[in-house]
Amino acid sequence: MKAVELSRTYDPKDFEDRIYKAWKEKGEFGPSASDKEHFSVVMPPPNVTGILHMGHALNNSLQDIIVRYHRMLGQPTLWVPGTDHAGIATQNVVERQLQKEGLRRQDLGREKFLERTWQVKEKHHDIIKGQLEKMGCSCDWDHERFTMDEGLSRAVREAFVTLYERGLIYKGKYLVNYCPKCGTALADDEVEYENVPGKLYDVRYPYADGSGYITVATTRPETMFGDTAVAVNPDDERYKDIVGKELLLPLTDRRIPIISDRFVAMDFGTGMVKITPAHDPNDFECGKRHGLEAINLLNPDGTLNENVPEKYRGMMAEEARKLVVEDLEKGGYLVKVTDHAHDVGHCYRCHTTVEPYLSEQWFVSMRSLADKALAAWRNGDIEFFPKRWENTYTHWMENIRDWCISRQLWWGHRIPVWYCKDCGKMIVSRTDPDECPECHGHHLEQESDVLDTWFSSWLWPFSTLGWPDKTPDLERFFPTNTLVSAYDIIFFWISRMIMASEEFLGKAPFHDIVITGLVRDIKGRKMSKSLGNGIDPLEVIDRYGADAMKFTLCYLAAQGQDVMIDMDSFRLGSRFANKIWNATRYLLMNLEGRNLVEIDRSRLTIMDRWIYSAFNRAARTIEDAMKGYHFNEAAQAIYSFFWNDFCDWYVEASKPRLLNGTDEEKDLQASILMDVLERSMRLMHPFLSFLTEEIYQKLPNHHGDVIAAPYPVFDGLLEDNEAEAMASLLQESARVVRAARSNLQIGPEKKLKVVIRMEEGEKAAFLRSEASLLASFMGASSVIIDTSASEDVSGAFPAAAVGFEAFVFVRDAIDVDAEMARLENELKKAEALLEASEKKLSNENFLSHAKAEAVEKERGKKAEAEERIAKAREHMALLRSF
RNA sequence: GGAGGAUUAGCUCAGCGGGAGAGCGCUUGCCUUACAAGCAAGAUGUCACAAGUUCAAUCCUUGUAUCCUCCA
Repeated sequence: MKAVELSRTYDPKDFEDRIYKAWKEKGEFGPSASDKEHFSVVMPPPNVTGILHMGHALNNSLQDIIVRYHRMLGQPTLWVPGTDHAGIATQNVVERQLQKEGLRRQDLGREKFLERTWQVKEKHHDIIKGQLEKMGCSCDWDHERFTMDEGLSRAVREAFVTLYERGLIYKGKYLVNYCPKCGTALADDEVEYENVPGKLYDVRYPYADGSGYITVATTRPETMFGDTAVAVNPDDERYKDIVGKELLLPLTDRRIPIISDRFVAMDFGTGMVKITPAHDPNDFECGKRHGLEAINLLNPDGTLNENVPEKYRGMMAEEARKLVVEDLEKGGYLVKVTDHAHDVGHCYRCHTTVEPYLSEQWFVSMRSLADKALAAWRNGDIEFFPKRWENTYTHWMENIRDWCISRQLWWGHRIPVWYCKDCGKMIVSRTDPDECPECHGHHLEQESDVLDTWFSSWLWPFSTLGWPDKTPDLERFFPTNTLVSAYDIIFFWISRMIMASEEFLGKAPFHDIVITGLVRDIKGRKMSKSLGNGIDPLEVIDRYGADAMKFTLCYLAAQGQDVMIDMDSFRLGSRFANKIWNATRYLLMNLEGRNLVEIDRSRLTIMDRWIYSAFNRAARTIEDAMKGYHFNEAAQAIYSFFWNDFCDWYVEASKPRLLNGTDEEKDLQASILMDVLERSMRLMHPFLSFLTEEIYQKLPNHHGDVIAAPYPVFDGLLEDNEAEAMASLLQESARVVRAARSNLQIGPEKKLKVVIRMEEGEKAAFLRSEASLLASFMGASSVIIDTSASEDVSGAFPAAAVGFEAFVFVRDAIDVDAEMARLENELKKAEALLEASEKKLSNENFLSHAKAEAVEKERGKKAEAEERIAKAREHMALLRSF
């Protein structure tokens, strides 16, 4: 066999793109035809506006790992990719572009504007797809979907009309959150509250009968023109007698009543609040209870309308506030102004202050949907990882509020409702009607509002599979298995998908919900454009490779914890990839002249058996870790197996046999190395996909592509406790001698004689059989296993370990003081352990209550500590005689 | 005002009731014919604080402190 040459350095650019293309061309990402149980995942669709950031990289890396893992387990696996039209966000992007050209969307008109938005969508879509490919995501591009493509639009209509038919959608005049800048209503969740400094104004409202005045406190005096009452708490003794009296609203000629309502907090301000139903959610509810009029003061653009005195009309709220305060002061109504920080809602897209705004909107009645979603959780149909998110989920579901789904935007799914201009009939329809069913008129006009973006994304797990049609995909891959998402969209998206799926298909859309942390910078700040602290995944890939990025993120992603990283963090994965590359390079170049042979287990040495056992242990750890989505544990198992076990010990141990053995020995050794390497590539593939594929193709013993190869699972036959115990003895003895050499500053060029004194037995026999290997690990000229204490060790340097003692024959260059200090430290540690053990063992309660194994283990520890103490003392005495 | 998370080595973090761990950084020695992005050896901790449960607590319970999220 010829040696296989690998380039001198690991350079992922050499092969990542090529391999991705090959996988794609071979159709490796599509589901196999196997009749095993399916495994499916839908990708949380990124907003088609943006480019992918580190959070996406984390999220998709984890999904890719899960998907590749299950694919290799032989399940027909489907990972559905796609993008979200992101209503407000995308419309904002296009409007900002227009703004630069001095245009507004109204200047273009709806149709032209949408045309332009589609172009932006196409451009960003290509970028996003390119990024996912660069990352190596093994999603099935043949199944790619977009929330506004034809099939999904049909699903949206089906969902809307079905809910309407079930009486769960209604239209009405309500107070909604309104962003004046975006010019649209927002759902409750789309408002972000921020504590900002403000003022609290105490204002006098005189009694209408001239008998004095009362004082109310408000943060928004400009809304007083919408006041239709002042309220006090019915239990408030102070104001018992004034309820029912009338007040004169300052700066106007209106009279308003004093009412009593439980929602008024007695201890806030004066205990009296003005009621402005059209501009405060609490007041709105209160107004409804008391039949008060709601006076809307705002135009859609946020300016004050004709319901305020003329001088304030056309002003924005903040502008008007100043003037109103001035006027109140002039009129003698202003009592005092105090600083008062309070929470103000902001639009989650453009950060403009959100106004409560009275308008006609469409709503979904959520109670019954939420109850089904809660039942799904109670029945165990969904499970969160980590579990604690279930509290968040149930809390939200239990306190659900109706969902405002209409948006005054152009980019999105237009609400499938038409109005007949002739007779006023409202038509809700799955298909575009051309005639009024009532008057048969043809003057129909479609509702101009579009639906909230989440109204399409909440259908994602089944609309992408063909729903409302009963497609084979839907049949085969729904419900999906695992959803991976960050915690910031549990409410927006995850909860609603569960509700939609339960409502329309009667099943939960997925079983496992994996909630990842957020990616933060090294200072713990959220990565954001405005802070400029983001790390571009493409830059990471450019510098370190896609595998290094994926492995690093996986290694750092402890379940549900935020991940803090900077550019340098990715060196972790990069170094590991480099290590794998170089180990492979070494092994492949030693194939020259070798023949791979059948590996006969009876011919394996203990070290051979050990590496198989260690491999097997890693496989089991990964299996357990993947079951519970402990990605970091899986990554760590891989890392320590390949680097610490395989490279540091096994490959080193194989060198003598591989380089100096007989041809037969060399062939067997090379075969074992190739076998373990081949298995390792399969084991590591989900975590380091490109690298393992590139290497796999070069292995003489590979079969097909690693992406489609079977995943190594725990194999009882490979488990070998005896070999593990023996190997750790060998490692320990090598370590002890190396440490002694290092402490004594003996350079590696000096080959010294070593005597290991221990009891006769299997262990001694093993070490004796591996004496030459031990010698190479220890840098010894010879290693003698002395079980009869017959070797003369006078003048040799002693090094202690549990179960044996090593004597290193060295006379020169010994730093006695330093070694003495080390021994004293060792003595102290051992004495502390002994003390702890003795304390436990002299405790009657421990002996009677603890498990028998625990007591036995403790006795072992005590004996061990005693041995260490004795050795340390002995060696200190020896050292003194040097 | 509720809910949740965090507090472990200089830094970033694992650790899920029985002798404190990893990576990076640091110290020392090595270009040992795969890797100096490497090898070997090493130092470093009142596991935030206080009570409690337990034979046994970094781990469970309850408080306290600091920091961070989310919800109202």
